[in-house]
Amino acid sequence: MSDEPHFLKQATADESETKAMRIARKSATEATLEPLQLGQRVRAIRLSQNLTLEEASKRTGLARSTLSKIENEQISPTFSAVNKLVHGLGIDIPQLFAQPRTGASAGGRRDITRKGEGKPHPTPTYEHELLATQLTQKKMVPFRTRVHTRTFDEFDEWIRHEGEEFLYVLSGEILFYTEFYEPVTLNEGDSAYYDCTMGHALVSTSEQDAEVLWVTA
Amino acid sequence: MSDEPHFLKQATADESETKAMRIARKSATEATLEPLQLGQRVRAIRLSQNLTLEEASKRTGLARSTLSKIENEQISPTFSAVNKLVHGLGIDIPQLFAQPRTGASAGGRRDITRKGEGKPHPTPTYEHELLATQLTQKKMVPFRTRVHTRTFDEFDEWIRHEGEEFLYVLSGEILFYTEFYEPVTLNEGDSAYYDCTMGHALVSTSEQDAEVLWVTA
DNA sequence: AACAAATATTTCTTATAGGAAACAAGAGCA
DNA sequence: TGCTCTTGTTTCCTATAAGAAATATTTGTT
Repeated sequence: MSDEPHFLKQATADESETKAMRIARKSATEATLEPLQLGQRVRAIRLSQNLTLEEASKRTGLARSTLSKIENEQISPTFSAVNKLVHGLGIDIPQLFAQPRTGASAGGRRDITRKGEGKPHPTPTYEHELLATQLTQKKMVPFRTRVHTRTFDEFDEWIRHEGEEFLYVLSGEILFYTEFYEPVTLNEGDSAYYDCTMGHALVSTSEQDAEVLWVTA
Repeated sequence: MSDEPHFLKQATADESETKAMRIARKSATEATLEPLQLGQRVRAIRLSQNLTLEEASKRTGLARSTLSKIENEQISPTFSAVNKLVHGLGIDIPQLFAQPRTGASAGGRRDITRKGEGKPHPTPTYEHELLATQLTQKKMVPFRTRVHTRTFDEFDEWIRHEGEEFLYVLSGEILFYTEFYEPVTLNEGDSAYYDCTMGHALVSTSEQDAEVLWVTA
């Protein structure tokens, strides 16, 4: 993992950011990751369940007016509000943060992802490359992951979430830790299927980072 | 800021077992109070990347003070703030919203399939090797397939069934035919996600049989 | 210890989210 | 037509998140 460039630190005169810079930075970041129309998605989900704002309000514990404003993208809900939404209505989590992109027509959907052209999503422990991100509303979420963890200590807690997961080792050797089993070594071509509610974690035991294919449902 | 004095860089299975158990116990007890400790997680991630609040601030575009408050759970960040966090630092999405389910309720199923040890299922066109066959009642059905079809003529009709399918090319080159699209060439590392109700078929265009990984849901 | 530099927290202000209620638009129905 | 019920939007006010700057804390060095 690359460190923060040090040359940033020795700037003394440049330390103070001009207002112009700040504004530029602000609009830059917001431009790149703001097109996240949460509202549209919430409305679509609510309507698909034939719920009125009032009913959705009851389920989520959010005021009718608040829901309306969220759906019309007049406000950016707080984390706790999003949580209520997610749990109140059943919202597909991974999709929430994925870029929507204009999906194909309803009938025969198809999405091709070329090697290395998925959507990168690095984390401290894994380096994910999300596949088939053009399609939303999928049953499965596929991604290719580079495991650069080398010791189990690098995890501060189990990874644990809803659903089931299929794992296939593309290259390298990994140690597959699970909460209720002995850790097991997996080599290229080996695979595993498991309950995600059970804590799990991967560690690369090979020279290079191991690469795995993961599919969650 | 030097690295943590981890004297043993390679964790043996035994040492990790200890840690694994500790974590298991910890998360089990914490499950009682579950106000979704986003802050703790953010802090853990930031520190694991050896970032200061200032550096994290630069990456995320959030004020230093805001980050501090989020980490100390003094505020509930807005959705857009969470987004900046998620993208700025790499945060594992499903983790964020997943209820910290206690391990107790978790049906911890797991099934390992070694390379080549799946259940063979040959057909005239494909040679499937079903994976994770020990487990029943799965949401997904994963299998590794050797494609020895060489021309599209060998299919007398479209393959078509319920559900969605994810396809990943392990080796060789294939031509991916679908009912509503032009056929497309896929090479090793490419992948596709599609509606199975749409007719589909694979043909190997490489010297040897191509190999693909398939997951159906 | 004393100091300086780096890092984190708190305070204060402004911007904005959330909720209650008013308002608007529409759909029956007498 | 007027009335009422339902649903979604808007207004207004309060609660609270976000940012800037001040303050506190930690860390490293002599």
